[in-house]
Amino acid sequence: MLRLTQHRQSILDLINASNRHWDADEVSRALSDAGQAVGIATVYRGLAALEAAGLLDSIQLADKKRYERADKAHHDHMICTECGHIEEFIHETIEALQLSAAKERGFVLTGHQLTMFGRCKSCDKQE
Amino acid sequence: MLRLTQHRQSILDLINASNRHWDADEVSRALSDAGQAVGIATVYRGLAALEAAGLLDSIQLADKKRYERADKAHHDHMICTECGHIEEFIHETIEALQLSAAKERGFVLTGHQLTMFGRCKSCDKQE
DNA sequence: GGTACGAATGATAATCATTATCGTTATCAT
DNA sequence: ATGATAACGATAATGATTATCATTCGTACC
Ligand SMILES: [Mn+2]
Ligand SMILES: [Mn+2]
Ligand SMILES: [Zn+2]
Ligand SMILES: [Zn+2]
Repeated sequence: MLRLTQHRQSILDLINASNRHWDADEVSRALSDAGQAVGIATVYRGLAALEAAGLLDSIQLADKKRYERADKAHHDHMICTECGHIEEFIHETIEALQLSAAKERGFVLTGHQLTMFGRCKSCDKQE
Repeated sequence: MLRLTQHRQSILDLINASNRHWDADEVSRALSDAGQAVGIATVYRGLAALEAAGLLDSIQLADKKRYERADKAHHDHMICTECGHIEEFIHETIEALQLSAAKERGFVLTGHQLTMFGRCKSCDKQE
């Protein structure tokens, strides 16, 4: 179903080559800088299509959605409210407890997002 | 610092009298229906001020922010993607594990949000 | 009671991320 | 090559939230 066009391949390659969490505008700018400008609407559509195909993951932040590689194990995020640093963490026990909490309530889980906010190690030192 | 004006008191009373998670527009409409119309900008400002004062809690969803009473114990949410039902749950172990996961990384936590998505018991039966 | 000043209000414009539209173009199967 | 279908790009539209700014309110002080 998914047509992996040149544009979509560029988007995917860009994100797969990094460990960042990209928003649509950052992707658009990076592609422009690389001489592969793509219309912003196409970036939005491409990101959504790639995620639907399981080739990208995303996290929904308060103001915008950010995309990242999907070839890593599932993880959650810790975000520094000072510098914006996003740290990833995997916690199997928390994952398992979520599943059982859902099951107890007759909820069939399709996804979840755990985001923690605070000050990262280096920002906390400075103040 | 916070002036608990008539308008803000109305907003607070409305939310405190319920167990729902309200968005700004719903608050505005409910106040209008009750004959206490308040400008939508005032609703937004009131909600933000009440939350800053600790009198309301909120959850950030993909498209909008929803406010709820703050006089309940901290809890997280399970949201049915079929019917929109929001179920609350408290899980002390998950809370504790989050704290230690943060500490391990030198992160000083200021908040977190755990949202699970899926189908609730009744929606799951039907299909 | 009258004054003064900062905060709150309301109407509305502005912002910003995202989606919709629509004419054009690329892709793929036959 | 042809035709059907999906993708693209420019741009308008949407929707939640915030900014502006003139007016009004609340309160501390005389
Ligand atoms: Mn990540
Ligand atoms: Mn709640
Ligand atoms: Zn930091
Ligand atoms: Zn449901």
